[in-house]
Parts: sequence; structure tokens; C-alpha cells
Amino acid sequence: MSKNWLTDGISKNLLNRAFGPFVSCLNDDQKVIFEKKCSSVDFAAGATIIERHNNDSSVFFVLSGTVSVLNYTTSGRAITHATLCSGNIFGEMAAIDCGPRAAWVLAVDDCKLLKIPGSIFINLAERNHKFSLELLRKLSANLRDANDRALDFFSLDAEQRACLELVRMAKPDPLRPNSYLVNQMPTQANFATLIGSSRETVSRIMSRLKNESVINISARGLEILDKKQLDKRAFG
Amino acid sequence: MSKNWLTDGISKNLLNRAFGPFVSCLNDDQKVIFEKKCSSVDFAAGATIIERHNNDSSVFFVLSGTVSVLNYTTSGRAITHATLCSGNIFGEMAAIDCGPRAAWVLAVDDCKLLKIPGSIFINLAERNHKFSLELLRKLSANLRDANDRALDFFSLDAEQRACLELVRMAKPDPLRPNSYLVNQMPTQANFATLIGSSRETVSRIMSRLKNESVINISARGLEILDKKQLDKRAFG
DNA sequence: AAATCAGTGTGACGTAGATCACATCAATCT
DNA sequence: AGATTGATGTGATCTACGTCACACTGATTT
Repeated sequence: MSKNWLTDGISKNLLNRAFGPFVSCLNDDQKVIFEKKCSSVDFAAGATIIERHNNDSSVFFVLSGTVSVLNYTTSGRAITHATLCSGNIFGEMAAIDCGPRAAWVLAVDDCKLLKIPGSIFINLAERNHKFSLELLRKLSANLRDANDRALDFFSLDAEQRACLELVRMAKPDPLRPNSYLVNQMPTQANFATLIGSSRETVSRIMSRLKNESVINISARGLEILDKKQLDKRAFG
Repeated sequence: MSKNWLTDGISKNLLNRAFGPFVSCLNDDQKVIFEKKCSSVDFAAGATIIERHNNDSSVFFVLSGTVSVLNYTTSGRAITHATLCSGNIFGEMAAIDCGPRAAWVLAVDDCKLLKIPGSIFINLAERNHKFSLELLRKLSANLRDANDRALDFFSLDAEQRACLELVRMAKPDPLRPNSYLVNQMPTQANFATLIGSSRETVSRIMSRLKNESVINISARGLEILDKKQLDKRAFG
């Protein structure tokens, strides 16, 4: 379950590339500390990585796979705060302030993580100002994101939020130029948690977008047929 | 408008007390830098201190008065993120990531602030790890707060959010033991922006709470007559 | 005293969207 | 093939709450 990542076949180069901003700014001594205290951990799809209210403080680096940071309303509906894939870190808040976990983190698919004790992580931040600046930037980005999401929720209706989320997730289609694609479209139920809505509402919105030829579902994922129209619906 | 705070009659001791966590961890050299680059700024009630989307990056320390951090929905409704009084800092995000201002900051009443250029502020963080840790803790706290607010919004109805906010604002009544008081109750319109609701809804909720003898409005502020009942309504 | 104004109380109305309740469809299991 | 399961489509309700509208209050102004 948990072993040293070096013995795990993860090369230093891969590590540097994967976590450039955080690991590359460490000096050699610090890298040794990092390597020694790190362990590689695997989680199966659906597994719980962090439990809200818990008091552990490990920090995680995503090597492969995808994790979801979310919370549940008292009525049981999930609210997704972020979806993180390879190259991202999470769990840093508890390490910083020693507070309880503020959210749940679940493995969306099978994933391989690097785990480092919070105390070691914070020690690196104390000793290396580039590292701590990087961390500050990360928190700042998270805060901006949280603000924007809140504002979106108050400003936009469900269809606008859905279209906005699609625009964010869409990447240029590698096969067809000037065309966009969401190649890993989540289920409608999960998409709903991203935009703070219900599964049924998402279903209705998607039906509408399909009928009006704005999007199309194919084996390749969700194709955006009419980007202009989608933008228009997202921003009004 | 803007003068050196030292010449402004603010003693070092006051400063240390007011911003303990941030200023007290500076060494003497750094304190000198801080003092030199700081200026004292006054804002009248209602004035705009920070404008969303602007590209300045000054960081502010509240010496006296109260400021409100907020955003507006496209329909013009305000959403208050935080209300800060003496001892707090704001504007640090832009200094950290050089991004545009993420929110508006308005002076609630007349207030006196200390203003320091973002670059100097970030320089202090780079040179002093205690300072940067303090900053990390601040951002972490903000993030937790943002998360909680979002979760509250999805989980609770307007009355629950209102009661929760009252519980948070209430302090033990200095005159009557076992009794609670909100001695600086904002207007209902402003209270509404705190809980993401409308003025009318707040008015109805307050009427209900008054009718059922949970609260009482007097010259001293908002008195909480039945704390248990208020807690019950906040948490269910 | 009349007038202006900010804050408040309360009815009426409209609606987005949550929730419930099925039906359908595709994929996987026995 | 039949059966189970997970994802989806869609109608029918129901309700919290935003918005509009207007009355009332108590300060402050002129």
C-alpha cells in the first residue's frame, strides 16, 4: 500500500516535471528530505482519500489519475470544489494551520499519489522561501476560484453555469480544427455537483443543447458543434 | 491624504499590538523597511478602497474603522465575503499572484488604514519565513471561511443562515450575564448581503424572530432573548 | 411644520429549479 | 436470453424566495 516512491520506479526527472513549481525549487538537501519522507500511495476508483473533519495533515501530490475535492450538504447533495489531475497537490490547508480537514477528497479513477507528512511539508516551506511563495500562489489561486464560483452561483442560472463549465472543460479538437471537444465528460450526476445543480436539471439542459445542435454526444466525448452559441449562453 | 504613519502619531507599540502576527515577527531591519514604505490613508464612510479588476497590488492594514469585502452579481445584488475591523489585513492576494483585484473593498465607516506596496509586502514574505507562514495561515483561514459559506448556502435556508449569522455576531452581554447581544447590528439590507439573501426576506425573518420572542431590538442593539431557540433554528 | 429620506414591514406574484416518480436504454452478469 | 445495474430522459408537483409595490416609521433638514 505505502512504499518509498524512489523504489517505486518513479524517476527524479518525472517527479521534477510533474511537480515543477513545488519540487524543482528545493535544493539538493531538501530534495533528499522530501524523497525520504515521501511515500507512494494507490487508491482505487471511488476510494476516500481525505475525510472531512479528520485531524490528519498529510499533503498529497497527484502522480496519475484524478481526484475530486467536495463537500456534502446536510441533505446529501455533493458540491464539488475542484477536480485535480496529475501535477496538482492537495491537503495543504491542514498542514498549514493544523485545522481539521475542510472537505472530502475522493479518487475519481484509480490513482497514484505521493504522500508527505504535513509537518515535513511545512518545514520545507519554512526553510525555502521559493517553496512557500509557490504555496502562497496556490492558495491564492484556490481563493480566487472559490470567489468566482460563488459569484457565478449568485449571478447565473443553471443553464449559464452549465455552458460556462462546458466552455472551461472544452479543449480544441485534435482531429478537427476550429472545433472543440470535452473528451472526458463526467456523468450528468457528477456534472451537476460541479455547477451546484441537480442531475435532472442537467439532463434537461443537455437535451436542449443537443436539440438545438449546440453540442453532440459521440464515442469521442462531448463535441461542441456551435462554440459561439455556447459562449453566448454562458455569458449572455 | 497619504502621509508617513510614524509622523501620524501612531506609536510602534500600537502597531505591534494591532498587527501582532504580521508585524511582530519582523526583525529590526525589516521593521525599518516596513515603516519607511508604509503610508497612512484615510477613507470616509462609503468610499471605495479597492475596485474589482483593478491591477494595483497594495496591501492594507486596518487601524481603525471597518471595511467590507464584497462582490456584485450581474443583477446588482451585493454578496459580502468578509467584514474586517481593526487588526486585519486585506489586499494580499494581488500582491501574491500579481493578478487583478478579485473583489471590491468598501469603507463601512470612516477608517484609517496603513498601505504598503505589494512588492514590498511580498519581499518581506520572501525574507522572513515567519511572516510568510503567517500569511499562509491567513489565506488558509480565508479559504476555510469561503468553503463554509458556500456549504452553508447550499445546505441551509434563509432563516437558518440568518440565525447562524446572528449567533456568530453575538457577544456575551456585558450587562446581563447569560445573555447575548449584537451591539453593532448592520441594516437589514446589509445583513442580507452577508447571508446571500434579500432585504425583504431578512425583514420577514426578523419579524418572525421578534414575534416569537427569540430576539428583541433595543437602543443597545439586537438582544438575543432565547439563545437556545436561536441555536436550534441555526442548526436544526 | 412640512418635507425629505433611510430604514423597515408586509402583501401579492412569478418562477427557477429541487424533488418525486416513472420510463428507457446500454452494458454487464448469471 | 433474462436479469440486474447505472446512466439518462421527461412529466408533474411544490415551494422558497426574489422582485415589485406600497405603507409606515423615525431622523434630519429647511
